[in-house]
Amino acid sequence: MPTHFEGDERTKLALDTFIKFTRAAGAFESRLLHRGQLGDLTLSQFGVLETLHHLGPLCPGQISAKLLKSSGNITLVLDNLEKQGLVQRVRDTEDRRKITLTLTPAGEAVITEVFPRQAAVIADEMSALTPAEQETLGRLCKKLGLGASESPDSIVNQPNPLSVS
Amino acid sequence: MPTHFEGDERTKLALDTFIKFTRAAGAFESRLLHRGQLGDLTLSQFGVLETLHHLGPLCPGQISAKLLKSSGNITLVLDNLEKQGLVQRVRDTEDRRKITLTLTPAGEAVITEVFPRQAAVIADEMSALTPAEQETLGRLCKKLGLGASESPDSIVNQPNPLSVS
DNA sequence: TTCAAATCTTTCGATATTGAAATAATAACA
DNA sequence: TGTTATTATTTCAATATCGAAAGATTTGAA
Repeated sequence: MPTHFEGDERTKLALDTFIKFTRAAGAFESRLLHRGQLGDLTLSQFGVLETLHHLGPLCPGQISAKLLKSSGNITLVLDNLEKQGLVQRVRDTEDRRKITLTLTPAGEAVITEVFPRQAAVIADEMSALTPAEQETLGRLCKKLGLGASESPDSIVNQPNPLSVS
Repeated sequence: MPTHFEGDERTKLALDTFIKFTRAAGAFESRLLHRGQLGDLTLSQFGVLETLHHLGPLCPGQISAKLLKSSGNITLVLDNLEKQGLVQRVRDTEDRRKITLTLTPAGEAVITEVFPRQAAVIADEMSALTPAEQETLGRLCKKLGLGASESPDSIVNQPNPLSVS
């Protein structure tokens, strides 16, 4: 949408950029989902398996922090992965509040199979940009996303600046 | 996540960029939600109201296409907006398959109140980037998102290129 | 005209997602 | 030690989201 907004130039540019940004993110994710390299996995499930695959056993809170999702959400995704026999929950004997998630052999097999394919799809989609452009995009995204490295659980309502003059 | 991936350089850069991109999008949306300018509206509901506000009465299919969401999803969001008395469904007399959505006076009032505030929040968040950077981000996002301007309903499973060498 | 194909919306089942409340266990401290 | 605060996970209710199938209606072609 070309915004259809009549306001000051700064706001107009921000809205225009925001829309392109949001749409590109949605479209990218959608195409990732429709290129059939995920097998029976959802994108969330892939994210969790990938995290455990590359970082080793973690507890739900850590996964939540890595993926920037709420703890409640992670619980559900883990439930579904456990139903499929891809991960295993083990109660920590030191601190019995904690639970450690491990990939089962089946889970390890799935992610070992799926990850390289998905990486290839991502690389292919990303190849719409030159390497230099990718670096730029990454840098701008990082700058834009700064300060937001907490999972939803921990986000508190900020005092309302709205100092946009 | 710094990816923890050991592959060829091109794939590594793509994954790294992808992660920054995805995270920034999620973080941005999350902060938009937590700056309290939306009242009782969800982001989806805001999107629908904003679309009707700026484009005038539309039918569900058009809203679906504008927002790149599935028709089933739009039906639900409209249901919730209708429950709140913010939009109204009217069956089209010409083509009785269609339904036209209109903002009620209450809906018009809400979006007129909320939109400028939300626009200010977006401008404020976006001000992490200079105008020039915003233009660049917009251009790169557009390039990255090209060809994906269809709503989920209409996306067909592409024959699997995976021609990533 | 009539029937098959196409179009538009809704319904349905499954998964995702949040935020708040509930549970359980540990840590801190008077 | 006993009570309170903190931390970790799960549960719950509400909304979002998809994709496929169902329903209703119109179009197009024989």
